[in-house]
Amino acid sequence: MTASAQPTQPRRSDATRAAILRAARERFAADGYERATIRAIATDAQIDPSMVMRYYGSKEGLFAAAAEFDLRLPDLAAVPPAHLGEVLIRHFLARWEGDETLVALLRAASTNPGAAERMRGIFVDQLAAAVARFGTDPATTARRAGLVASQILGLAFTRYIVRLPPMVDTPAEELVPWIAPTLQRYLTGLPEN
Amino acid sequence: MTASAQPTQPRRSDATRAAILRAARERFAADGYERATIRAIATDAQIDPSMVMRYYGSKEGLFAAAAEFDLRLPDLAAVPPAHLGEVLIRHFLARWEGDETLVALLRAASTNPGAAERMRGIFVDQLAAAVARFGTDPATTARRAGLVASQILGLAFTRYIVRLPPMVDTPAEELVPWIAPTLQRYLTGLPEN
DNA sequence: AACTGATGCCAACAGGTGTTGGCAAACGCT
DNA sequence: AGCGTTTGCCAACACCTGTTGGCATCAGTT
Repeated sequence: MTASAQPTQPRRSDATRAAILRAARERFAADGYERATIRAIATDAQIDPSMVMRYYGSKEGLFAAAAEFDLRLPDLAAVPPAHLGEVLIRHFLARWEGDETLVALLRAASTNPGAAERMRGIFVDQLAAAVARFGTDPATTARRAGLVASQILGLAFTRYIVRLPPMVDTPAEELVPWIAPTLQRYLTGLPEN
Repeated sequence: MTASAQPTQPRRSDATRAAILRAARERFAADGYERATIRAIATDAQIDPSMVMRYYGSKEGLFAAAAEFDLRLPDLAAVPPAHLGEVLIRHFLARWEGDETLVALLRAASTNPGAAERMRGIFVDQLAAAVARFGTDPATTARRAGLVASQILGLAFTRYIVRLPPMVDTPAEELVPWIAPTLQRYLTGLPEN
């Protein structure tokens, strides 16, 4: 299904397709799914709206293509167990500041069922798989991954979507010592009574 | 501005106004700001769409009225300092499960600037004010409140919006011992190096 | 009973939406 | 050069949106 299956020879319209995708990510990230119109995206990409339909079938199809995302989580089995939280939060912050796809996905997930589904896939499959790799009790893996997701997504939501002043003004480096222990406990700790 | 200012004598249309508000909260919570149409809300309330306009002026006005919300935070100065985290998470969970206004606000805040603004007001003013009440260093109050907001909103986002299975399936009572220590550290702890 | 204001509905407007079909130009191949 | 395919644009459709003005009906007052 994805483009990397076979080395299909490059099409002449690849530049257009890429421009559409780039504009789509920007608009979806800035405006959310419903406010981002195909016409606006096409204008940004300097092509006709009908091109978007031809190459991506529908608005849903365009979003699906634009929201393709890999967390690129490091192999947690290779990380010193005591540093898991810090490695994770650093990785996520870097991933988030460098790629607007996640913001687009986050914004859209609030109102678009497909986007929410995608988000679930990413944070259940990819994250839970990574958490499982360093050998916690399998019975608790899903919950630990969910808790980590809740803090990570909450950070992103307050920092990039709602833009709470204290979360926006604090540099990423200063957030690490606060968030890292939280993730560390979610991953390796026990609940407190 | 609010209705409780003066004992204005009850209008005959109060029932209609209330029905509109109830339907609006439901639709905004379920569909988000743009997908929730005035026509759908009016149908739910069993009145004509033009009534919504007459009583609330515009869609924005309706949302503003429907998203009025008070966190009703307890006086944190009266809480044993060691139990701050637990009291807070319990309060939020109860507040969230019992009133769909917060979910409506959360969904809408992703795409509607006015809703984001409102959310900022609630989680900066109300929460920060409560945090300030138990006498932390004023210089760190805003950041502590922001961190608490990030975990609270992340929990809500994963549980009520994205509906990550592990966060949906876990009963509220089992979440407390995981989240409480996080909030406790954000409120009274120091960052780790 | 007559009047005034509130309450409600209907019909319509103007604008924007995703989406479609057709047609011209450019390209790649034989 | 002649061919079929690809790339692109234009114009339009069908639908839905928030919003408005007018007209009937009802309640309360004089």
